[in-house]
Amino acid sequence: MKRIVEHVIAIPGARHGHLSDAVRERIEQMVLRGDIEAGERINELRLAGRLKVSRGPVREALRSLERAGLLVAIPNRGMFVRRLELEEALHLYDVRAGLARVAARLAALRASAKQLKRLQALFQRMQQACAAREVAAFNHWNSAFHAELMETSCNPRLIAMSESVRNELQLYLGKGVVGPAQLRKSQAEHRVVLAAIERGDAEGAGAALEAHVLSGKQRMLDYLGSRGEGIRAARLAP
Amino acid sequence: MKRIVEHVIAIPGARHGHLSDAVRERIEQMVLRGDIEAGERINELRLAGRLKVSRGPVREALRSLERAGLLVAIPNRGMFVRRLELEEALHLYDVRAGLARVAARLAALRASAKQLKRLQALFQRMQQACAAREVAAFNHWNSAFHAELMETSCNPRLIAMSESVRNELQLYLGKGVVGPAQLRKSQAEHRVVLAAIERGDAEGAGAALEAHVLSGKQRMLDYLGSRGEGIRAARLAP
DNA sequence: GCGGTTAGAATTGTCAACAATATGAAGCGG
DNA sequence: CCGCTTCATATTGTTGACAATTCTAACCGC
Repeated sequence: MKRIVEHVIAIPGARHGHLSDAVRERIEQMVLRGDIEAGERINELRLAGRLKVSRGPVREALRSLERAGLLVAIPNRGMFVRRLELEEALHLYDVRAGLARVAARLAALRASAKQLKRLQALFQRMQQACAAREVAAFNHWNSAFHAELMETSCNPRLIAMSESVRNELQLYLGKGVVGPAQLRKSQAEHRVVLAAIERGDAEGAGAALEAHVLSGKQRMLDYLGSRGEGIRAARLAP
Repeated sequence: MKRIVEHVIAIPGARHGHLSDAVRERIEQMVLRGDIEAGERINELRLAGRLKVSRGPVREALRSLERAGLLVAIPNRGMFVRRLELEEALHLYDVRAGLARVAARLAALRASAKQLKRLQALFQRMQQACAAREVAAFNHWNSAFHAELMETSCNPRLIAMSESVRNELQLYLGKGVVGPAQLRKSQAEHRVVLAAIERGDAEGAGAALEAHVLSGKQRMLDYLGSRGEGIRAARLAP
């Protein structure tokens, strides 16, 4: 199946920084939004034409995204949107869980009064969405909560890596696999995390957030199991 | 101070895969081996000349290394070898510790008999080096031990990220800061890790290896403190 | 002598053309 | 009808050249 018309979305002429950075951001968006589906090959010339730039910056951008794990390069064949196998997604969940533990631990140690208040406010938003069974709203505030928590860790490298892993995982499943049923459970886990942060319990917060991520991993497995997929690889889950 | 003669180390003509990959590996080596010192600017044209390639592949390689955190790009000024501040090194140690915990936990769960034997053998090598006060040998087997442990985790993404963080940290201090004095302490921590893995104690192994990394972080701080540097940022250590 | 200004050189950013390789279809023999 | 070969096409890999920007240093007025 092929689109007949290729939309041209040129990159603004006047800008700051590298052209390849703007290109990278565009392609990253396309990949994460699912405009280009997993496994699909990326045509340099066509992409360059759509963005109204040359192939040089495009190749640099693709190389960067390859290192980020969003694309894979096959010599003389080109760049492909990475197709994440279940096995790899599980591996990434484990990494994510480890990073989350560190983040929560640091957040509990370093949270300022203002940051704590923001976390509590976001928790309340989730609470409301949870009560109203509004999955979309819950996901939105959930993302904000996790982002704020990361910010609270005051560790830029940790934030960047978590974001990177999160992006890669998004390759596997377009959006979160949280059905209305698991909202309460997820929110209960958030409560434990927040409570630990509030009382400055670093280890508790770390363990709680790590458990929350691993719970999400299990949710994904259950979801796939209910669809009959990926049962083979389930043994990889600790 | 400038080198008068620039050694030409051309890249072999016949090879598999991308030319830019070979270039990237070369530059990565140069940076990690300290051939190009931190903060130094990288001249694309000269580098391309030394490697007997054009600037295109060089730029792609540099872009990849930028994403890996080894270089920083300043628009219209070029690429610089990243100068790691103490603060950032401490952040990276925290990330590394979190990844190490996950790795050890998984290793304890998944270690095969053969892998366990290899870990024990490497531990014995370290033991010998420790008794003989041979720092260089200890560092060598120490690296091998940690690498084998990572391998045992059976999580490729975790291994790659740990390696990446390790490389970045190497930017800060050329080699490990382990003096003969701390060999015994480090080895004692190894013993705890190995013992936990041997008895399949996942949480114990995770906690032990994390503690080991954080102990290394503290070692670095002590080392710097004894040289009068970086006392200002010491408050960042949890 | 010193600060600001301004050409010139050096370097990065971008592009378009050329070479090498893979893809796919047509033709051929079995 | 199926598999193999061959050739045309499309796409990636690489290069050198040109444009834009920054750095250097000589120059000028004070």
